[in-house]
Amino acid sequence: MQQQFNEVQIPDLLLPLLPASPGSSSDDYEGPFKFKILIDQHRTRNSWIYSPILNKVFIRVADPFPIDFKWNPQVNNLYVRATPLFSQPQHAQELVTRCIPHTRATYETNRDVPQYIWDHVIRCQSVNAEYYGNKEEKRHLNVLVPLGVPRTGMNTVRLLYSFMCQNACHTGMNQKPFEVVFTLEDEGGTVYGRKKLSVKVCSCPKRGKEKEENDFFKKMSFHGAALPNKRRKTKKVGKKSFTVISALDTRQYTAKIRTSSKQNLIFLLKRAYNIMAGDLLRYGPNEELEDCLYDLEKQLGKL
Amino acid sequence: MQQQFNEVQIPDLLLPLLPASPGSSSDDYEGPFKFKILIDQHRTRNSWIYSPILNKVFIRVADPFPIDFKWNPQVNNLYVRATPLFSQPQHAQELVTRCIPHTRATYETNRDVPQYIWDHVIRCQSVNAEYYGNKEEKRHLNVLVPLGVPRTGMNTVRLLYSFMCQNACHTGMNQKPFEVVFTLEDEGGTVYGRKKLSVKVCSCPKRGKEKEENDFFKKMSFHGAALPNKRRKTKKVGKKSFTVISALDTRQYTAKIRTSSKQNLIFLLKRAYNIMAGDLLRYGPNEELEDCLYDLEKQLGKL
DNA sequence: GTACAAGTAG
DNA sequence: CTACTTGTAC
Ligand SMILES: [Zn+2]
Ligand SMILES: [Zn+2]
Repeated sequence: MQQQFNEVQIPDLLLPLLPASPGSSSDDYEGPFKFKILIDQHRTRNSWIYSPILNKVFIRVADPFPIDFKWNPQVNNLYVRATPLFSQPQHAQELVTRCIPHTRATYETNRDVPQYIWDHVIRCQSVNAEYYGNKEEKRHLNVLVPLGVPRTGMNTVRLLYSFMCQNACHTGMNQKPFEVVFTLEDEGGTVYGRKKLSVKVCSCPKRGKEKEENDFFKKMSFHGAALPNKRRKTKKVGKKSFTVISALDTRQYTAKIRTSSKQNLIFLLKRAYNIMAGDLLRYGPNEELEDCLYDLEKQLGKL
Repeated sequence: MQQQFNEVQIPDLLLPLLPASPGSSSDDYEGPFKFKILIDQHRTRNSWIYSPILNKVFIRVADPFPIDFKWNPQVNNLYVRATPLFSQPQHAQELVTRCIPHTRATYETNRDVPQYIWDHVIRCQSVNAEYYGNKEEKRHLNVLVPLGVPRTGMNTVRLLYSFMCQNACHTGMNQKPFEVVFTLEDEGGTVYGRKKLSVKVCSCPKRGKEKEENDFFKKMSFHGAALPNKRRKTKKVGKKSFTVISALDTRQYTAKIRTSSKQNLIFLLKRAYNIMAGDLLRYGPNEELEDCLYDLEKQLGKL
């Protein structure tokens, strides 16, 4: 049930509305090259899961994760740097490094890998990847990759990243959430664009996503347990009709849309959800909006 | 409820009936010096818990654990060696060593401790403790301590041990259960006696003990879920009377004992439990005995 | 002492 | 995917 909700696929056109990290979207900027990162969540058979609402990827350790980079105009001497940083302000200055056991020569993922890479949580599969930062000098570890140019017929360049420690690694990240900051740079290190992506590396990506999305909704609807009483009833007439209450301008509009199939109903509910989720994130906390989202969540949960 | 049952204090006279490790008591032998290890479970304020039925100590990492050693006749040039070994046969030959993070210089429990001790899961607080074994040569790590002579008026020597890794330490014991083999030796390494004690080092000793004792009872009473139907009813007349069914000779004897206080009732129930637990362990699986034990467990659980 | 989090086995 | 284990926070 809740699961179904989590399968929501946000249309690409809505993606730009979602901040890199909820509440701190101001850190993102596309800059003169309209720098974008795209996550191909429609691909099935992914071993990872992306939560658009959290702008967060849930992935297993060492699994390859593709990111498509987009920039315009197409100059060919740009680089993208991926730097992991702890998300919580109180830990933001701590270095994100691999844990002690994962940093050992005997660990299988370090075999045939140069030692200076062992400490890096983020690896990029590109042969041109260069690893920067220094644990002793307290400079954040990161990996820099030349973007080159998109293959003919494409307007993006895809890179494969992998995360070499779990968030739970005791002597490493030790449960602290982190995000990857992608910066578009030139050879001189000048930054032209920045995009953030939160990541959770764990054994059960699906479980983690569901948990964190639920927490997010609970936090958003800060009236918590009081909500169920306030919830508007969904009328069930004929096939199925449903109520959408918009709060963009404080007034509420009710949409009654008789849908022709369950699939269409779900599609519409999700669509409505995504639109209002975008609004919520752009305009900040708003009780009416949260009510609508909560309502939709419950409706989707029951389907 | 179950808790109360676990508070059972087995009288000292019953202790010898309990094997060092259920099902493998033959590995224990007292030898010419009648070598014994005694665990002072009556002492309150212990940070650790001992399960007589499992012959197992549940303890937090690095907590001091006292063991009283007893031998006769009283010669004064004997030593006791403590060697941790994995309990499961398929792991028995693997070395029990500390995990990678706990083996680092930066770990606080290694401060001011010679490096050759860092690998040892078992430490002894005695200044005369000597650490043997070798990880590279695959010789089991152990700690050897001269026993000296009991203080005047005592017939035992107390040593304090501590366990420097948790069973759960990923890169160390990694959840595998282990036991400590105590051997009574002379200067030449000749072994005169051997006693085993299972140990679980964890964050919640009480929880661990309850869990493992329950598992043990479930395994013992292999008829499992069928038992509740077969359970004899406890008659409640006057104060409280209870039924004890002995199975030593296959026939069942019912004891109806009217007790004068709840405390006395509990004492009697526990006593009965311990007697039959000893029988069970000496004579092996026996349905009637297990029924009686199960009955008593339930009765104690309700008090 | 309870509830949660997250790796793990089946 | 479910259930269990076990460290951890409150
Ligand atoms: Zn790690
Ligand atoms: Zn350890």
